[in-house]
Amino acid sequence: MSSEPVRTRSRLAPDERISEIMAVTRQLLSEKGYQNVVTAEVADRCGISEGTIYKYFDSKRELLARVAEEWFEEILGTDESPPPGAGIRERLRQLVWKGLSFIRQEPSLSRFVLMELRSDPSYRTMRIYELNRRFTARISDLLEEAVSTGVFRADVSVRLLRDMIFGGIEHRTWAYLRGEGDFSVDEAADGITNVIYRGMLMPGAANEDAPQRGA
Amino acid sequence: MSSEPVRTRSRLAPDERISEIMAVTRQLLSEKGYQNVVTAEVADRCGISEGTIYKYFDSKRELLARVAEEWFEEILGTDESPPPGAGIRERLRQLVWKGLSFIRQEPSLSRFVLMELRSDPSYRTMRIYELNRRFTARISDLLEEAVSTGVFRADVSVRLLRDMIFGGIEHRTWAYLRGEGDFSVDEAADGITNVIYRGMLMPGAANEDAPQRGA
Amino acid sequence: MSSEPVRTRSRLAPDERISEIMAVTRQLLSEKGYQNVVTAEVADRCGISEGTIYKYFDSKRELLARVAEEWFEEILGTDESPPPGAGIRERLRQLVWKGLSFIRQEPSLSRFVLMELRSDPSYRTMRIYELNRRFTARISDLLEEAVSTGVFRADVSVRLLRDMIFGGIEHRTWAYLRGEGDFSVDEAADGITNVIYRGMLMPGAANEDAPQRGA
Amino acid sequence: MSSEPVRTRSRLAPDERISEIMAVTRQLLSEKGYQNVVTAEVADRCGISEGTIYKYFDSKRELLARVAEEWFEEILGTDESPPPGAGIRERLRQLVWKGLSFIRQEPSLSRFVLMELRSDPSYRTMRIYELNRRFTARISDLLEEAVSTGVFRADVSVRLLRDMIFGGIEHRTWAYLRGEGDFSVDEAADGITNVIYRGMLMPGAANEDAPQRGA
DNA sequence: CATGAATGAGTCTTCATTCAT
DNA sequence: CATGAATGAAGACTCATTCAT
Repeated sequence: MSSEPVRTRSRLAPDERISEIMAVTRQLLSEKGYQNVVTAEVADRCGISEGTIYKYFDSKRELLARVAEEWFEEILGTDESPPPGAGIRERLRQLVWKGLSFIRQEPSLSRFVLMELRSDPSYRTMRIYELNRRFTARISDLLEEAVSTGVFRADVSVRLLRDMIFGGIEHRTWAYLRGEGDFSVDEAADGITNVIYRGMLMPGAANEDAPQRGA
Repeated sequence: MSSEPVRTRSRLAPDERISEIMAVTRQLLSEKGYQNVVTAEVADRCGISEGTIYKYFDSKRELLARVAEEWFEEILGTDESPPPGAGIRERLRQLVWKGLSFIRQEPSLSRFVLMELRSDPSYRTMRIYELNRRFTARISDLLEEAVSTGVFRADVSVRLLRDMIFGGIEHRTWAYLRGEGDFSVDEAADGITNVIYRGMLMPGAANEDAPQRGA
Repeated sequence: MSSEPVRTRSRLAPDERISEIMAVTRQLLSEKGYQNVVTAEVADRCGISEGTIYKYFDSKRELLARVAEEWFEEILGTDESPPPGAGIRERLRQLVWKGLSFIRQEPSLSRFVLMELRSDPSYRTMRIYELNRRFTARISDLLEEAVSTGVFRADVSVRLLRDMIFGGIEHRTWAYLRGEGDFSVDEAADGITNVIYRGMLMPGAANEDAPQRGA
Repeated sequence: MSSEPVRTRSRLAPDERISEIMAVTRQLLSEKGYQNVVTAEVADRCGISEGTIYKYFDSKRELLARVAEEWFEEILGTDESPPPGAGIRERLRQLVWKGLSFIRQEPSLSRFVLMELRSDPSYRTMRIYELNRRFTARISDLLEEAVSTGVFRADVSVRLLRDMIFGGIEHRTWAYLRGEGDFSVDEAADGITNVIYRGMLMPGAANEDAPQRGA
């Protein structure tokens, strides 16, 4: 009809296109959650056709899974090693803090992994499973170490502690994202750490000083 | 054709019909999760037509929301009052136990409320919001009482404690439902109660005896 | 825009609707072959939406399979019993004649069964398999009877004879439908019967009179 | 970026490239059948881009048609002349044997020609039409010769005989490829030849000795 | 000139919702 | 009133073909 800007078929290197698709998908996932991510919209926002997505990804599910993997890799990519010489309390706090800050950044993604991918029959063969396992394993390992060295009591299972930590992190984050209450990552990390640490500390064990940051 | 009295299709009173639809929906929700509840199947299992559902409910979402409300009402309907003379620890344990056992009974419903309804823009105007608030308020009230009476410290927000409790409950339940690990409501209730109670107990406050049930 | 005939949502009893869909599909299958039958066109020709098709059929494949079954049932529905006292030749001719006339009526359907369904992994569990088997079994049975009673030689396998008969029938029909050459069902039936009968007749066995119809 | 000589991607002469594409397509056609030949995979296996295929072929259909032509040419390329002095029976047997062995080698190709190309509106103007005609003509010619020299009766049309021969060949081959029953080219060739020859032999004509090979 | 990224018109399938009977 | 046949707007995924580089 008119002299529209010729709709120039954009042409990108595969890597860039893949990055773009994943970035857009990640954004969409954040906005709407897994079930509501629609391939047509991903294509739209990228300014490409749906077919192009399927050039690079076998299925919607695969696309979403790769987005999740990438996210996990970002998390895990940072400082794998704990601060040397730090005590249980400080190391626990660091892990909680990390979890909080990442989940806060990408709550929908975390929900996708937690609720959708985990239910997938083939979840255990997915790369994301291993990545996720590695992340949660850090906390489990720490808790087990605390128990086996006599710092923590043994009357509550590590499994349950981990659930309280991750559950607490998620609930806190989601509530915040729904606009309920204020939210300071530092404060929440301190709170969770305090409750777990004090609640599990073996009577008589040397209590590490609580930094009481942000209080 | 003729005046057959075959029409066994019971002509239920509206209230009974509504109850039946909701009961079936609840069952379906338990089996398959929100996204997979299909109106056609609800009608089928009720032995009625799809149209009839829409006589009583404006939309699928409304139906589901009312089912959730009903569920909450059941939870709240029971023993509103705490056991007389019980201490903080015991009352906390009871609430946690209750939360665990209900979520375990209706995990899909709880997930629906937690994940779907809460994101609804009009959530705050829904009856379910008020009901949910009332349930969580019981724990909040208890925690606040503990703080204000000097039993609990004041260095961790009640909000965060509540998140750890509910988050812990949920994670534990979901993990169990995915087939990960064993699950005893008693044990989990004890564990969560212990961690919160011991972790928050004001130094010097009288420690209630831990029943250590199921240990 | 104009006073179009209100596009009245047509409403049919399920049986009629199913019949209509199957009739249209059968027609389409005749015109274009299986791979080119498109659900949208079926719906179009019925004046309904695609969704309606899926109310009655689980999938395109099932629709096609049922169409094929119906066709086979028509074939098999007629005179199951051979003419009493007829000889091999006459009975053979009748079967060949029947095959020719039906395949001629529905060549695409026959092709669908022969080429598509048969390759289906679950073909052997399909009703159509049993129906098809029953039809071909009639010819096999007849041929075996001829061999075992000493009317036919035993130096050519029944399997191969059957292939020549059905193959001949099909080729003759398809060629005709492509407009190649003239085609008389009687003549073709006589021809095929003659070749098989004379070619297989045991030297010395009593030759039945050839009716030489259509010669 | 730089002057890397890596470009191993052989720069083939157009003829060689065309040959390669056709060879790969033929292979794919054999494996999957016409409808399932995908241009992307052809390109892939050739190690070239999809675009290149369209440099040499106007469309997928044209590519497939040329592949079929090539195949026919191979068949026809061999020993056009019948063995000198051979009788009708032996010459018939040779042609049948040849048809069987070629169809068995390339059943998908034969099906493609038989079922897809033949239905094409422009089939009669295609080169493949002429080639196919030439192949079938050899059998027709032989049969006509048999009839006109009084070796064969005249009461069954040559057209129908040819259909029985080719139909029998195809059915036998397909059944075998579906895994039904054993299959010996020699035996099948003998069987078909026997039936046709004995079935058509003029009473009183000199019967050629049946070699009874493979019996 | 070959490339290969991109297209877009399909193709089957699903399901909440409507409305004529 | 209740019914249930029908809808239609999506949705995921496919693939022969094109064209800017």
